[in-house]
Amino acid sequence: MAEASVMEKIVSLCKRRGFVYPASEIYGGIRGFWDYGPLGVLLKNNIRDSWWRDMVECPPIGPDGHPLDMVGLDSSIIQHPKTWEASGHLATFADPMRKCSKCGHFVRADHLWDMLATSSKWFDDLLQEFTPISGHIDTERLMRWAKTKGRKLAPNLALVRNPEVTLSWLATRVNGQPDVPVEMMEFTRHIATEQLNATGLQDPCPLCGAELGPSEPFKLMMESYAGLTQTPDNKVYLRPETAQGIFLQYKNIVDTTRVKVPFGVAQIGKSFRNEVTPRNFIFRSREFEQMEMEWFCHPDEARTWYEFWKTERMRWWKSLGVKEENLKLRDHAPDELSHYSKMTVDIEYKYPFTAPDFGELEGIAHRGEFDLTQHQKHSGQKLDYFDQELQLKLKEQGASPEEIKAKSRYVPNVIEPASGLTRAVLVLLCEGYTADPNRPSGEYMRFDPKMAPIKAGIFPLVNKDGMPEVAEKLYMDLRTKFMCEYDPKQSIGKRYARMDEIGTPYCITVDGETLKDQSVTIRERDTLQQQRVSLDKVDTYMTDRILK
RNA sequence: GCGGGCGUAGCUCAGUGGUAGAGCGUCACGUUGCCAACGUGAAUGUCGAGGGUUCGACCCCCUUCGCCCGCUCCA
Repeated sequence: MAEASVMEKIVSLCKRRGFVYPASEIYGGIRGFWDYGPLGVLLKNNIRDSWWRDMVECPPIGPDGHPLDMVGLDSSIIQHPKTWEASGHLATFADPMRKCSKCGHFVRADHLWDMLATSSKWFDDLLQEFTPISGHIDTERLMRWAKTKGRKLAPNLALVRNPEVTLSWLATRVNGQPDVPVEMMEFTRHIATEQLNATGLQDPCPLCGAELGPSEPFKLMMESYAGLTQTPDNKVYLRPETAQGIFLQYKNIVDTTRVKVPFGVAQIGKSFRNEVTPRNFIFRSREFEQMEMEWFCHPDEARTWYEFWKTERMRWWKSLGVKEENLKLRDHAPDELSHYSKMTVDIEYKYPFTAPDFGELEGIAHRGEFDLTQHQKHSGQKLDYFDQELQLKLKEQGASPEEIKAKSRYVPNVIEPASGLTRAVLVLLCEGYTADPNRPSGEYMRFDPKMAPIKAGIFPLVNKDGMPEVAEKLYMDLRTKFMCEYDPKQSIGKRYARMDEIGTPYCITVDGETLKDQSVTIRERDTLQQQRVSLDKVDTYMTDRILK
């Protein structure tokens, strides 16, 4: 409960100070969409720029002591529809779902029996009355269950609504084949069926027991049309991930730049998903921004690179000022893996709304050769890689020409660290939010100085006696290097408090002494300490702390 | 999608079937010499939206949208 209210305070502060607003608010808002306000966009851009810098402009140092080979890309949001056929998104992002005829609950058609077995309260309870191993049916017990517990747990189950009918069918079934024990699935279908019609036996809703409707595709990709007519052949999809754009341009990048395997292609951009339940502020929204990098490497080295990126990405998050105890690596269980992945690890963060549990922040997936192979198949284009270095090496080792030919041409494997930029904004907001009853604002944002939207507030102590002139001059100098704000109005305490609330790490104040000795005070947000710094050292002071 | 809670000023929230309120914030002027000081003044809402009942609805009823929580879902 305390956690929930922390989240409420964060949401409220975000609105009040201009970090995040509900999208289309004057029309009542639109579910799953958010706008980033004046401070929010600064924060988001700082994270984005930091990622880009650390991935593309100044990539990590590899195991060989040299910087990794990395290039950037900005691909289109809309790609050829076949992209999503090849990637598997069209199939898996259109899960067959079945809707309950009574409570409206959606169940994935292929998960129904798992759901019944693992998370249906009424089904679990009913199991006490029927043992699938023996297949024995005790009509009286079932009748009693239907009239007591069943009424509460599964009010819409046929067995509960009309026990006589379903039990008599079951009896017929047993009499008809007395030697064969009734199987669980068959038993379940019988008790879920009130009226036998053309569709035959029914499947029950795991929640209320009513029969489920037919299986229909549930579209998780947003659709649009490219062209003047909205005909099926003009249908296009808004990308559900940025990654595919990279695979589509892989060949061009290999052909036109001088990258050699292993290398990476990084991209930042918007993605769209028809999330079933957008919730938890900007954690799960229908339009969001991703920072994805595809690392192309030799299949034999994929595992090593997977481990490398795991470590590297954790290090990066910590460099943004995220505390280690709030971060966690979690390996996906085999049955949880996406259709494309051989192994995946999530970097999770302890959000206020998941605490004490953690929620996803970034996924690092070993995609194997899945994507390139798929696009190779669907496009008919060769997407393999000819490794000249390996060829030379094999030649030196005295390999046969056949072996050299076979081994030096291969489809690279891919390691993908994919993180949510908008989720990163949320993490920094949560991480920075600090309640402090001892300061006037009552709360402040403890952003890492590098990430803070505003780096410094520049104030004249009072708005007269030559102070504003000096302060404004300082502002004009500093603004070319750092995002600064000049504010001559109102009491100094109020200005400090405002800066605390938006997480500005430094406040520089011009006072009476400045006019005598050319020094200012710099107030540090977290410690509230002030120190006098000579005017000509302010730039260095800031540079040391922000561009370190 | 289901169940529960909520929706009134930028924020937090009172409120009554009879022409809208507080605190904080914001703005202006004055004052002010280091942590939302003080004084004076000001702006702001079709009470989420649409419909209905009523002489009259922020209040009652219906519908809808959005937010939060639980279940479910989550490449």
